Amino acid sequence: MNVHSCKLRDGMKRTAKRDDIIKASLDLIAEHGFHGAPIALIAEKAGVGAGTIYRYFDSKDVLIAELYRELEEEIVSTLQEGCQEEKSVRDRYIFMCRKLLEYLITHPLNFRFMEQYFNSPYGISLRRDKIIGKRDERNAFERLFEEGISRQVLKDLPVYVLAALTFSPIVSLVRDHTLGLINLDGDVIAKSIDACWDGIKR
Amino acid sequence: MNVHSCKLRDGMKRTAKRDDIIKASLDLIAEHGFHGAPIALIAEKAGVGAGTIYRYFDSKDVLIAELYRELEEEIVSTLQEGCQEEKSVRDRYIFMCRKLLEYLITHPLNFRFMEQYFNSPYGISLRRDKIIGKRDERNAFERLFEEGISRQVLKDLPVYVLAALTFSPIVSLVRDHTLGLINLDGDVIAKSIDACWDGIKR
DNA sequence: TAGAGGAGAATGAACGTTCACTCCTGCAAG
DNA sequence: CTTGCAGGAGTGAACGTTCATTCTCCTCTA
Repeated sequence: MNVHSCKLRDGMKRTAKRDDIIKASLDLIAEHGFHGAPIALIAEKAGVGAGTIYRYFDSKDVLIAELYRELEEEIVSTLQEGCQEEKSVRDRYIFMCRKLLEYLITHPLNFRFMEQYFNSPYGISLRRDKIIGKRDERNAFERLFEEGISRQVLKDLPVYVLAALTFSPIVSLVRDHTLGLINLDGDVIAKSIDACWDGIKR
Repeated sequence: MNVHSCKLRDGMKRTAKRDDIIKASLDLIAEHGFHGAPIALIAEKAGVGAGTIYRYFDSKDVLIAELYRELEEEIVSTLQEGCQEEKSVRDRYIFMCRKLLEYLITHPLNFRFMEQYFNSPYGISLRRDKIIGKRDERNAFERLFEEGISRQVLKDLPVYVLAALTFSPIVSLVRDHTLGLINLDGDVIAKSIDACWDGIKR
């Protein structure tokens, strides 16, 4: 397989057509999975020719990776805003969980895509990098966990256990909600988040 | 596409060759995903011709579904044995969680396959059937949850929330463990299960 | 008219599935 | 016992389809 560099300069990255392609990919992959999103369909949905996609992305893999990066950036910035550092660990935890849940529920396409991505070969190596620590940017949650442990309000468990106790149930509930299998109302959401807190608090 | 019935009678279902094919499929899918397990490779690994597989299974989908059914059966029967009904809800919960975790960790291939399966189109519809209730066989965990709610030792939450608070963290931890990203020792396992209990207990 | 941007047909690789064939076993006739 | 035969088991080359990627030609616009 030839490694060839993209012919586009950075300055032309942000075009309407490029965004159409990204959006079409998001829709199709979120709704039908990676298999249900062949290039031909993406091109049709984006209203461009199949070849055009390769003027903007070197390969389908690159397209998907870039889509992921954009979504991750959006989520991270959403999670970071509005968190008041002076509040207690518990209040901040509840606040951030609620915000995460709210974001995922109101952006079902983004959520479904991220799920596909994490459960694919792409996601595995990403996970590996994150946990092994090649990417050493501690995110807001990890910082909160570490603070909670040192203040002795959280159980003295590895951060990845606290993360598993928090994110996995949330993601699982949101998945079933967006698939229409269950219906998460405000009451259940609040109680579920409280339950997560009960799991990790000392 | 023609719908044709399988030509084999039930009596010949259990042959060594059939088991070779099932085993080869498990190994390849667990290790490399559905994409990394084309029929040609499965055949090679099983030591049979590609066509032979179709003497035992109508299609690759049927092969995968049957593999899933066998594994599910094994897990369910493993989980059910040895649970003492006279013990407290808490003790039974801890016991079953520990057993589940132990099974998943000692059968990484089975676990990896199940993960692939659940995160594929097959798994989605299965999930749908299970939650919507077409399959109304309450499993051991769900019965325990219902008992705990009615005895007021568990939070009064929908069973699917209690399930999410239990299985999702366990599965997440086992995944990272079998991928070699983390190392679950007995101490962390015990504490993690206790934390799950803290999350669901009233 | 030159040249970039775009379209979609062409290409080749990979896959699931089929099918014409061989091999093997058991058995009945001679 | 030998021979011939029937048919199930097994094979793998070949087929048709699908897909990502490339290529060629068209269409604007400057």
